[in-house]
Amino acid sequence: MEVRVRFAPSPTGFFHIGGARTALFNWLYARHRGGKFILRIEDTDLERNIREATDVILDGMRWLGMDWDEGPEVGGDCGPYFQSQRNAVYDEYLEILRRKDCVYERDGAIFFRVSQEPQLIDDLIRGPVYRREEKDFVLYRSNGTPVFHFVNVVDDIAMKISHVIRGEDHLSNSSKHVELFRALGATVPKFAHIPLILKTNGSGKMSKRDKGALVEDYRGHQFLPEALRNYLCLLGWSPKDNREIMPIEEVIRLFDLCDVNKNNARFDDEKLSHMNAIYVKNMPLDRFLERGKILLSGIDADKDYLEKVLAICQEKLRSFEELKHFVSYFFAEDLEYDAELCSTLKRYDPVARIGEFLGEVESVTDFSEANLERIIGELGKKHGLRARDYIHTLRFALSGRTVGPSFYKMVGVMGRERVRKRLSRALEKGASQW
RNA sequence: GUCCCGUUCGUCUAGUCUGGUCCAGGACACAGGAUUUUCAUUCCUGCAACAUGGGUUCGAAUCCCAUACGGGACGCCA
Repeated sequence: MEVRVRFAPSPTGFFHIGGARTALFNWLYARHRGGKFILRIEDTDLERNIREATDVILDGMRWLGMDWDEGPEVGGDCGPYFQSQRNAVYDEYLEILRRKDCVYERDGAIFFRVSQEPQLIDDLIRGPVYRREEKDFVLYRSNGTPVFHFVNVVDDIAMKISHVIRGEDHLSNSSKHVELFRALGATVPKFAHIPLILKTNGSGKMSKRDKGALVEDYRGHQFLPEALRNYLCLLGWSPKDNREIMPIEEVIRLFDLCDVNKNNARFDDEKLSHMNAIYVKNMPLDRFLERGKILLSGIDADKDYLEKVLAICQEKLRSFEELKHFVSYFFAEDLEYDAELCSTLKRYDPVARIGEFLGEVESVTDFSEANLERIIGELGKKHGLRARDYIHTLRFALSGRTVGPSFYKMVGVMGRERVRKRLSRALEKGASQW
């Protein structure tokens, strides 16, 4: 049997992280099984501008690297893929129910007659689940438009969906759907109800209002899409061998629905940030530079210098959102020295340290990492101090910061002239405080 | 309220199907420590869990039941 799965979002104007995870599990399963991943826009009963709202989702999908085989923009044999354009299909299926006398009209709406028999929901994650639908429910509103339960099932039939992979919040709805599949004489697909994503703090599932609930926010905060995707893979699924950072190809190879957890997972943004940091650190240099340069495009600097700065910062950077601040002092000569930090550095006797190093800078031309290390080492030996006594002070004088990339790399990249100027000015500026 | 699903460290999880190798493993976070190169990196160490009560069994995190707790669904929303 050909595997055909679908992600069927409603274009609400945002892309919820839970929806993204549902899409991801569908996509992973399709890719794992060599099946088809279909994107269907459930835009019934929506007045807003569908175009823009759909774009938010399509952009988010592309950003996370999830491609679809059928759907908006790519087409397919089962189109159209917008429910708002499929009324003819729904009417056709409604006719089937009419002929079988499964529906009736009341208050202008069309209701479906439930059997009130327990329905089997054959769930690949939870096992067999039985649930009985007690009340007839609406298929068409009195204004003539079809509702979710009906169009969802009809489209799954028409699009030959083999596996319905969706959030557990739909498990209870499934008894309605199974009744409809049966009444329409269709094969009931396999179900896989995946656990919900709970909010980081507090109770309940994550909702659009919660911080970190929207895919576009992660994009805005400069997260790497492959990091978010990797984290999402691990929310409810794991390779079971303690691996966490995994190339997506490997996840595709291993992913299967029977390995998906049953219990809900709480979203942990600290773990996500940690994974993002690892992805940033492990990025190939050319990609790191490319992305870094885009983020620093407002800075007027020599290209070669900019690239060198970026290159030495990669190992310490945790997220691209911090990048601009992390490197700003490399490109600004007017450093501000925080008074409080100045006073905590007093113990190193900054004026003396800076003076000693400046003396060396005047006479040295080799600014290689190794030579700088040698110089600091010798200064230390000569004055009975340790390298750190110099490094703390000098970093502060050169950058106005207490943290940054490797000290020797930083000095090397700044170069002799810049270092000399900055140290001289640091002596003037800090003189009163030191 | 009714129905459905779930319950291993604070969090994500491995182990549960096929009971013994689990006084429960990994990761994040947290706390200590290390590096004659500093820091937000890296490395090491530590802290920390089988919801509770019954049962089955020589033996249960693993099987069964009950309770508690958590989540979800009960819309002419999707």
